[in-house]
Amino acid sequence: MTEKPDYRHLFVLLKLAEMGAHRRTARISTEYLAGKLGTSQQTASRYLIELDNKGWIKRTVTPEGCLIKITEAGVKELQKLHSNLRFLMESAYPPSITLEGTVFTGLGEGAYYISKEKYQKQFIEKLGFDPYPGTLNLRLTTDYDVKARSELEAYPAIEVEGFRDEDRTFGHVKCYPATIENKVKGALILALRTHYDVSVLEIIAPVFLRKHLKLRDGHKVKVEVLTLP
Amino acid sequence: MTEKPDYRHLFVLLKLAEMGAHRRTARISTEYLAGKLGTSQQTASRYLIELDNKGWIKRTVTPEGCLIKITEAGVKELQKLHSNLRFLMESAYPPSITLEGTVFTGLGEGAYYISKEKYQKQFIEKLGFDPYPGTLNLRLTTDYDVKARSELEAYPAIEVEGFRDEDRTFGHVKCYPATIENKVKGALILALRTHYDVSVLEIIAPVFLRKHLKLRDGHKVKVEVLTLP
DNA sequence: ATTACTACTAAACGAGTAC
DNA sequence: TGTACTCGTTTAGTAGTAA
Repeated sequence: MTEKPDYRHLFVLLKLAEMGAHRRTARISTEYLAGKLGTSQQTASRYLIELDNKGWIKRTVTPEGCLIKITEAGVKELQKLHSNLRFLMESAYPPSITLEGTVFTGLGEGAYYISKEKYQKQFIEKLGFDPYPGTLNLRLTTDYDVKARSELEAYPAIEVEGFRDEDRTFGHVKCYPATIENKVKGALILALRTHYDVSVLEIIAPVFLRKHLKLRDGHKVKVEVLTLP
Repeated sequence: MTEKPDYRHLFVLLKLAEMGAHRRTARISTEYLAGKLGTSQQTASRYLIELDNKGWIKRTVTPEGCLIKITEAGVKELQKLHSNLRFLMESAYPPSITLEGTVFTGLGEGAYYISKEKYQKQFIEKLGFDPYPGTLNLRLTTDYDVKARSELEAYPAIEVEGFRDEDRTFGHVKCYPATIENKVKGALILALRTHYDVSVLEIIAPVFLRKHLKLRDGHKVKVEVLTLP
């Protein structure tokens, strides 16, 4: 995730591909490459040596120039960049939205709702985990977070259907897979109880978050909400 | 063509897009961005300032972090990179092959063939220019060039059909659009007369190349042959 | 908490040149 | 012609720190 790709080398690789070196062995002089890169001949030469050492190209030096072929590993790097870009450019939504809120104690109704068998079954099936019976409540304190939360409502969600038992009806719930504090995978649930205002977030997870993350009222918590494709 | 895109900034832009900043205003602290980039907080801060000055992002500094939105110009840069990569990765052929050969004087038959009306009409229609009546002959001197020429034969070409007149038949010709010496747009023609060997190239162009490029026998000439999608 | 300045260090670059 | 070395210069990156 937080690896450090050498974008300088990746860029050179792209230029070599523009010269066809990803499909065939191409003859490319360091001077010519330098022109394409906007650098000196010496720098271009160095790049080729570095790419060779890295295993991204195969390089044969001849008196007429270098014979360059991008290796499978090199092509894979370009493909990685390509699929990354395609994913970003072709989706209408951001890949994720990070929200921050302050822990507070709710009315304790979370456990009651979450435990309802009809909900629970759907959580397991659609979210892939059996939620701890209770929700973590977060209060959004900045305009940014409130605005971001409201944007979220327009995004595609995992839909958990409502139902009716002897006494009353239980509403439809929208879920968004989320990572809490960059550590625990859980979900943000929206509209479970509509009387909660727009500055409140409810989080469920397979574990008891307060204990697991050693949270107390007033602590700030980061939630990375994943949007769906 | 030989512009110098700042790949450092482009890479930062990509990372910002991964955080959704191409679709919405995202809150990103310089510290967080630094982590994603593998740099220091100070460098991340400088990048954001530079991208802002460049007009690729809109940046609002708040006590909770920077609010970042990639501008239209910034998104356009990412799209440019994306379509460039898509073109390269999705095509089975290299975009072009550059060959180098030495000028020599042929048998002068080029003019005769080129001038045949049935060929000429097709050249105009399929290549988009009326060829000067004559071919420039180049002799390939390196293994690389001979091998590259033979690869070319397997690539898709513009097909010029043969025909028959009172006396004899005129064969099928394969043409590849080409740029001669990075200056003149013309075409490489293959198999016009099959008795020519694999180390010979025949070039046609709307102008008299020998005069236009001040060529004499023995001069080296670069031909960038374009492959077709 | 943040951002971002200044002053310094490290790395990249390119001129000259050997081969 | 080519590539690629050394080495002085330039530029990018970071630590410390103010706001």
